[in-house]
Amino acid sequence: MDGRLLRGERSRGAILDAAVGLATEAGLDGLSLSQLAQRLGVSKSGLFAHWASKEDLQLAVIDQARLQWVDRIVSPALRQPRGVRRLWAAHETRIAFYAEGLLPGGCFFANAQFEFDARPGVVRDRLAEAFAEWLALLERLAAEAIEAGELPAGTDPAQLAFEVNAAGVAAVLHSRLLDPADTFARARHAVLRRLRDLTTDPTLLPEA
Amino acid sequence: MDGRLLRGERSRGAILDAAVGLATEAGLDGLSLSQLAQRLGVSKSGLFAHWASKEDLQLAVIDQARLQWVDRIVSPALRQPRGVRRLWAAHETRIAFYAEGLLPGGCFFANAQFEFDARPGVVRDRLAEAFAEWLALLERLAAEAIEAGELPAGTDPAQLAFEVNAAGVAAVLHSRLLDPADTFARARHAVLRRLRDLTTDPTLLPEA
DNA sequence: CCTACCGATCGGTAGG
DNA sequence: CCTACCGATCGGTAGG
Repeated sequence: MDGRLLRGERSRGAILDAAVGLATEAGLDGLSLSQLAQRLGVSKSGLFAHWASKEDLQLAVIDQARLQWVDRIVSPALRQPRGVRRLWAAHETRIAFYAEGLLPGGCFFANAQFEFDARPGVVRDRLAEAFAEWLALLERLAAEAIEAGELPAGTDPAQLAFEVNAAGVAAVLHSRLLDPADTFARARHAVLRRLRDLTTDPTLLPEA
Repeated sequence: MDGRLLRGERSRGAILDAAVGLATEAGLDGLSLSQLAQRLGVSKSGLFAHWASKEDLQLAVIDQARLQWVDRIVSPALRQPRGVRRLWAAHETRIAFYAEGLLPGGCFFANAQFEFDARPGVVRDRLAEAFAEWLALLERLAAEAIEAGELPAGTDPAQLAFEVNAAGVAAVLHSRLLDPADTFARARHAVLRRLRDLTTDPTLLPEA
């Protein structure tokens, strides 16, 4: 095995996983093709063999991060029973994912969305789409909890989705600048207290 | 007036104000000295006459943004009566500042903090210091509302500060990727409802 | 404050 | 997939 074969085995997916991690540190735009190639032990033109331009790579990186988000956060939450428990699980798995520290530079999406929210183009549009999809999921889970009679009929699902997401976004920022353990406890507590205040059946949720 | 004099009149403060705005679009690191010089109509070395390096400029830009934050958000809030009204005002003036759209690329601090939270150094440290200062202010305002008997004695001021700030951070991100007007209404509503639920005297706050 | 320049690095291409 | 190269731009410096 002379290294070429080994490098040849690096799949598109393995390159993209490395790129997601690097993007959390250097930024999705700060991510340079030379740096990424060097970290992977391939040449820059090896990357151009997969993606025609840096922008194409950025879009592929976003898609990879979406797969990761679904795998690590959405899917585990959906294994919980429909209703307020599933909404709570969506927040909890997210905080657990952050606390695990898999990505070296924090949340890929929070970083990239703040980075690109003033730069019109296809990258920003893709990020906005991912964000809208996540919020729509939270809103759907809230609506299902209302339908199940576990949250009051007058609850606004979109407002609740905003509040749950707010605790998640703040958890990333807060944890990376100040004390992480305190932060994650506060981010969990904020949503748990809110849901326990609202729910018609507090026994469905852990103690605050 | 031959232009040189006019350019010469550009004070340090005027350069820094332009830099704060440019940094919200390009990032505090993406901010290039050439671009800033070009926008101001001076040469690059004109900037080096004020700051010895890009990092020095970045620190000065952060300090300028802190002055702006105090002037536009903290000071107006402190003109409200001590207690739950002042805590509410701190959130409201912040959202109003965002809604006004003075900075072309959103919130300087949210952008810069996400950009630098994985890049150790003096810039990150200065941003973390500004963040801690803001949270300490919110916590102090919450503690004062408790002392004044306007919030229940058992309230955790740091937890409440986390929640108020979370709504603010989420307001920036959300407003720049989706509908701004909806977002600001939700960000106001989230905190107002929380404070009205907690307070011993709801007449101190606007209707939810 | 200016012009003119430095080496390093960027995204991207040519040719194999 | 590789090496070798392109023009553009970066932060920073020299000399005035």
